[in-house]
Amino acid sequence: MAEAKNTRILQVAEQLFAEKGFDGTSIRDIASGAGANISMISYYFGSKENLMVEIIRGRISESIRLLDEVMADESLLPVQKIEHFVGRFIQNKIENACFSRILMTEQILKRNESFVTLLSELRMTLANHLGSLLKLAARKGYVRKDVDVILLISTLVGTTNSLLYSRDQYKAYHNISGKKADTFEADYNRLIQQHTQNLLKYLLLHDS
Amino acid sequence: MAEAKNTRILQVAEQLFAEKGFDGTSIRDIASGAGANISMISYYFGSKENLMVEIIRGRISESIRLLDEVMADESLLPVQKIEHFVGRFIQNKIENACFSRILMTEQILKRNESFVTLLSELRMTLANHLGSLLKLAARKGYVRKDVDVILLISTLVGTTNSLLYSRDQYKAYHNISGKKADTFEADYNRLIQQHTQNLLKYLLLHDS
Amino acid sequence: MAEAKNTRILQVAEQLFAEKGFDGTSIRDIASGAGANISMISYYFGSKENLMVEIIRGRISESIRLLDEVMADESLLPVQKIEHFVGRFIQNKIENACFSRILMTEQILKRNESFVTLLSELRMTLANHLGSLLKLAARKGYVRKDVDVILLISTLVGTTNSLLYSRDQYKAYHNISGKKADTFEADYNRLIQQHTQNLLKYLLLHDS
Amino acid sequence: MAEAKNTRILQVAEQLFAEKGFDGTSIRDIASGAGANISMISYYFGSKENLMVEIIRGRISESIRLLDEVMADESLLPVQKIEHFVGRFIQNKIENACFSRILMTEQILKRNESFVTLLSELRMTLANHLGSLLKLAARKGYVRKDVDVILLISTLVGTTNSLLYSRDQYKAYHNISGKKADTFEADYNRLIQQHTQNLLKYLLLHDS
DNA sequence: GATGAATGAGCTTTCATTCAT
DNA sequence: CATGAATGAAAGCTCATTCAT
Repeated sequence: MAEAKNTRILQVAEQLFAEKGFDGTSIRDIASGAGANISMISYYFGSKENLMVEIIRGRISESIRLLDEVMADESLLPVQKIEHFVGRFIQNKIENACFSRILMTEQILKRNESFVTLLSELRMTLANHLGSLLKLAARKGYVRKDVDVILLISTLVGTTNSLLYSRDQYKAYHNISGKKADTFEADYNRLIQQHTQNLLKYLLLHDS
Repeated sequence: MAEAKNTRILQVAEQLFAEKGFDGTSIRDIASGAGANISMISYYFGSKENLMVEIIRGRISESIRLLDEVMADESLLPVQKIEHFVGRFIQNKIENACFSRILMTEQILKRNESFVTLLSELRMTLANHLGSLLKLAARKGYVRKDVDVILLISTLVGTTNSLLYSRDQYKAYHNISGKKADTFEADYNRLIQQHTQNLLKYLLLHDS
Repeated sequence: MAEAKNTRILQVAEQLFAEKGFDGTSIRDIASGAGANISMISYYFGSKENLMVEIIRGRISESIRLLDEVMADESLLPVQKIEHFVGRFIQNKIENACFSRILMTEQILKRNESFVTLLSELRMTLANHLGSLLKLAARKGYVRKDVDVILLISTLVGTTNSLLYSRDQYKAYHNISGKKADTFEADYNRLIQQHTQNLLKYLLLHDS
Repeated sequence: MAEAKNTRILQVAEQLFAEKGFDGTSIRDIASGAGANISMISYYFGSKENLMVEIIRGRISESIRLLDEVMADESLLPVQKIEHFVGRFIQNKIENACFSRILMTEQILKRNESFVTLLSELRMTLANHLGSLLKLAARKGYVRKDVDVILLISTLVGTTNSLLYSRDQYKAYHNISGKKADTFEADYNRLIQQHTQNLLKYLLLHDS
């Protein structure tokens, strides 16, 4: 029961932080949205800031666990594994769009040292895992030898983020309506996946 | 003199909004940073929100003017013009990194209708200009016929944004120190330009 | 305890609003006078305006209850009942002089819709109760048939209000000092009662 | 020209003070309404408070002049003169309803010593003039010997004030619409005059 | 003589947090 | 263990006034 309230607060807070930003969201908003008492947030999480840390910690460790899992999968060929690895990460971003928003703003504002630490932990895990996969694949000649991991990640993550917030513009620009509008969201998500995979292949093979 | 205070407030506010976010920045912070009285912000700009609108309006009309200028340049071949167009836009982003941060957070939070309107104005100008350039180039066979402008822009903008906030990680990952550190910032900016131009070429020619 | 603070704020606010007006009274004044924290007013009443609404609501429902009570009293003859009804209402005004001041200014300024609604509720109760008493008394020939209730009430209320603020002038004009000064306040209140009862009788019987 | 702005400010200020009260009216409101610069009020009148004093001073000296004029008229019989005196005073109140509102609130709030002094000057003039007229009429047996001037004035002034703010309730209570509504305002003002004259006669002759 | 710029004090309200129960 | 009451700090904004020009 307490566990439930606890979780509910985290969920509501994540959504509100994504929608209105950390400073734009009040503890009252969160408590009210979660059907909890105002003082419960301080009580459970210590402070508003720590609540944010908890949200970030949860999602990031989840992401890291996911990436670790993919790494452990031995059934794939090197390049397939890289594609799979990236695909799963992008998919995770798409499915947790709320958290992606939070991440984007928090990495800009660097409000809190814990945030920064957690964030660079994720970035480093990404870079190291992908780096080791690339090294392996490069050794076997499947990919270029001088792929820059940071450049690669930034391109894929940046493009995904940007596309996540261009949904409306895309819809407007391409005049999507009627039947196409019904399946648009799913189609668009597929487009993001396909586009990032294309970019990935290009960057692995052809970029100078 | 009055003009100066006015401008100083805009500058300080832009930087603080970039660093700490809109809600995280108080009018007192801005006034203090600009050496102005607290009430001057309301006096000059009506409200804190309107100050933000003014910042965004200024930078966006500046960007649009820049893009219009590039469009009017008749001395370049179609593909060169596209490269130039993108290059100048990216360069503008790099040089106004503060404003880029603001743009990123504001496009996520959609705090204010004016913000959203101004932003979509910029996005549309970008899409339309680039769209017409592409149509022209495609007709002459210089680029693929089915380049998706929104996808193209999102990739380039998203990648640039992401790289702008990966500077530190890049430096750390590649162990950049000593002599290389001295010229790092300029080198990194050049890297962003080169990388986005590579992506541009790829997307114009080879993407499926 | 909480109840007490709550009530204390209402009392202090009523007096200050009467003395200095709504806009002339700051939340700080009220809080300080009530020995409460500044933020308690918003905490308890939502806003300064709502605090005023609460004061007015309280006093007006109190007045209405009083008038209802008098109406329910079956022990009096028609004209006696009218005299009693008016007498109690005037007495209530005298005893709550602070609130009378507030009412006078608020009915002039019409600052807030809730104020106006509450006020016309009181006015209508007065008019309807007195109107039905008059109709009854007129049918039995005790009073004139064409007594105008609004005119009647305005005369009695207006005269009472005016007298309530002429106390000092009366004292000065009639050179009241010495022994007479000791009982002056009570004497003056009795004068108001007597004078309004005289006016009442005149208006019920002789006015054309 | 300057004279004109000066006067315009007084007019606008009088209306705004009547509508929204002294504290509820800002110098900006007045300046804007009068088409004047914000600093002109302090410049011309010294302060906002002094502007109010000037308004009150003007109207009150006007009233006193009017009463002096009526007193000087030798063509009327004693009781006629009293009726005329009261009639003109009430008429003046009706025609300057804005100022009446201001007077009512200011006599309650006693914001400023100058206000109070001016006000009691008017009250004393009224009381003295009317007192001497009454003494004269009483000596000749036209009116009761023991008419209380303060009581008399309070009744007439209070009733008039109260009626001035009961206009809407009167209209609603008596269902005044159609043709009657067109002339209502004038009719109502005539009603006030007639009613106060009735009260006057009663108080001069029959009150105990 | 008249005005736009500028100011500091003050306003109401909301905030995250604490604490007694 | 959980919570409603309470608080000081800080927020954005408006105020009447002053002063250099």
